[in-house]
Amino acid sequence: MSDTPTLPAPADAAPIMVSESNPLILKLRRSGQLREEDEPVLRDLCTPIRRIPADQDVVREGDSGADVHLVLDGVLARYKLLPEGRRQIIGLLLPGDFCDLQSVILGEMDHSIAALAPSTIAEVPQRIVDALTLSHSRIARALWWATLVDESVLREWLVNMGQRPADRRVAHLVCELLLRFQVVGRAEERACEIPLTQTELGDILGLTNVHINRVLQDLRGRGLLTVRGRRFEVPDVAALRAFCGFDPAYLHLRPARRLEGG
Amino acid sequence: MSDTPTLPAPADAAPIMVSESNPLILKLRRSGQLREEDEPVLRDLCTPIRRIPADQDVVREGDSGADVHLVLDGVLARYKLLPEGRRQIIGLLLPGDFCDLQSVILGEMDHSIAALAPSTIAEVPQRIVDALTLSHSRIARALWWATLVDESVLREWLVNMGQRPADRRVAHLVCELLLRFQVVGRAEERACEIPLTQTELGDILGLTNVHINRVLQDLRGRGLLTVRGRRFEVPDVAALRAFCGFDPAYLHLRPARRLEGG
DNA sequence: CGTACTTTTGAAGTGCCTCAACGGTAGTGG
DNA sequence: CCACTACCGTTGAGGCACTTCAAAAGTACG
Repeated sequence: MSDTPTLPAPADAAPIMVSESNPLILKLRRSGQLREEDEPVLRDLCTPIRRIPADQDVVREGDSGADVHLVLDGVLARYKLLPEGRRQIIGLLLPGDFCDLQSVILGEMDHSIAALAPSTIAEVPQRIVDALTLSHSRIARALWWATLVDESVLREWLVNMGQRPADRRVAHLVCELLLRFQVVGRAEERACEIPLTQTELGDILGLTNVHINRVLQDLRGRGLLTVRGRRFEVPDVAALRAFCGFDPAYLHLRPARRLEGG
Repeated sequence: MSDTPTLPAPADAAPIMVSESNPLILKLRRSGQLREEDEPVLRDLCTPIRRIPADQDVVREGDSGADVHLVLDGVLARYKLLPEGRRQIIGLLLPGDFCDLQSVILGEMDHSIAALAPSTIAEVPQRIVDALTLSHSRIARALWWATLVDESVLREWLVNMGQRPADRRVAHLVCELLLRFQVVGRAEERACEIPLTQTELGDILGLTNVHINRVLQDLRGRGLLTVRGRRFEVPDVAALRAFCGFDPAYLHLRPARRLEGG
């Protein structure tokens, strides 16, 4: 449908029919705010690249850095530590997610961010983002959309923790992650890699690793979910969603502007 | 209760030494983004006024209204209902808080908002907010600050639910509300009105009303908190904060620009 | 002065935790 | 190639924080 010949092709020629792999573009397409001509600008944002080993902090509580961090691959987590040593993960950052857009306004970070798996991020100077949002109003709105969706996800996590028992809580998280990975082309129809230990799943859901383990076995027993290593397979997505009451509305995904070959 | 008849006072000269009572202005002063000349503009926002009885919805899931709602007095709550009838409150809206700034971008609301106590709100047309943020960049940044603080509060609530036992959970919420009410001039140094039933406190914290009741008695027994009706008194704020590990950093309050007589 | 809501109390049940140990697996170095 | 190490997953037994259910007592209101 869109035949604009002005595709960017910055260095590598990107053949027109090849499916997009840039997670930021794939994600922001689902905001319903972008046009095709905005995409090259976003692509240029994703550099320079930095690799982060697992378990390393990218941002620490108290930091007020000059760069904004954008996830390109892997998984990172926002977290807070309590004096007793307990940890709560308060957000998962997947490819296409910004880590610390908010520090532009809020100044000091009030939590830390660590890589849970080996990851790749782009470090974008704050002034670049500033300038971009001033010169490209559609991109500005797309980024605003992204932060509002983050907030919406946080609210759903609160519902998850406050009201759902452990088995539905785990199921709901898996439903969300499967969908979020699919949006950025990191998952299949009924399966994906979720590179988290059971302890980390517990830190997300307010449960112990022991209980996570038992719940996963229980879900397998019901035929709702199978886990082997880091690979999560969902035999029947509709069934898993029904089981935990997952409604994707809170992710505010609009249809992608155009379809591409898988 | 305390019905200041002079709430709007749009064009009236505000005497310099008189203490401010407009909650939006009081709150945004703490963002560190505003100058004094921005305040009259904000004051004009707080009209027309609508009164909401307790337990009435202001915004419903699925709505995509043309107005933005701003709390002037009372308390409202964001909430989601689960099919089993359980309710999770996912945010408290105090005087000075906006209810649905996000619907400008996200379209449909993914949750509902109800008044928990008789409340007063202003209904601001979206285009007014739009125009305001374009013409007044400092106000735009102050509003952005407010939404980022909302998100930060949500993260802290998640920590509260996931990691703290019931007694510290209740204590932490009280610490937060006492401070937030103080910011908008609705609380004393060591006491405030929190117009919530114990069932509503439970819906915030993921606990039953029965257990909330027992926890409140326990906190009273330790001399940390006394509750009579809706009045919460904290004999020793530092002690209560230490008990639950409350650190106000997540509210990102900067010192008010100027001090005023109480 | 009844009606409806909220708070309070009791008794019994359970979902999840704690503690502890064992098994699996991958990476490392001799 | 195999032992060593470290981390992760798995299993069991026992305990407790919180829930559920039920009913009584307090409080606000027309």
